[in-house]
Amino acid sequence: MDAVERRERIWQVIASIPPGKVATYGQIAELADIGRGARQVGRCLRELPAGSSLPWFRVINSQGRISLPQGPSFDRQAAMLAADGVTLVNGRVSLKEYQWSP
DNA sequence: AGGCTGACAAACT
DNA sequence: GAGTTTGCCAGCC
Repeated sequence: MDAVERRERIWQVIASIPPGKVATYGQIAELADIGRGARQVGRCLRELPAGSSLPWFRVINSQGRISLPQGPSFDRQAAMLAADGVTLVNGRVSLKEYQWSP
């Protein structure tokens, strides 16, 4: 599988995360059949245009935190999640309740 | 080719 | 819980 195909799979998986739910990088990597390629998911998101239709904000790290340095983009993600009904408690979401299970 | 980097993760202390 | 260390793997010099 080439780089393009991986990206497409990643997009596909992220696009299928239902509203009100979140998924971890590792989880996405696994569902996209990339195995331990969690970092590739991150690299992929890094390149997304600001107005992408992809629900990139539903992707968080294994600790349930936004894996982004404080900044405008961090704030956008937090806001989108909130709008999605996902509440951040101490900068952290409860994977227990909100993690997507396909 | 070889070394460095990182929107990660799991296992440690 | 908060830091560190270690394993990981595609991109980019």
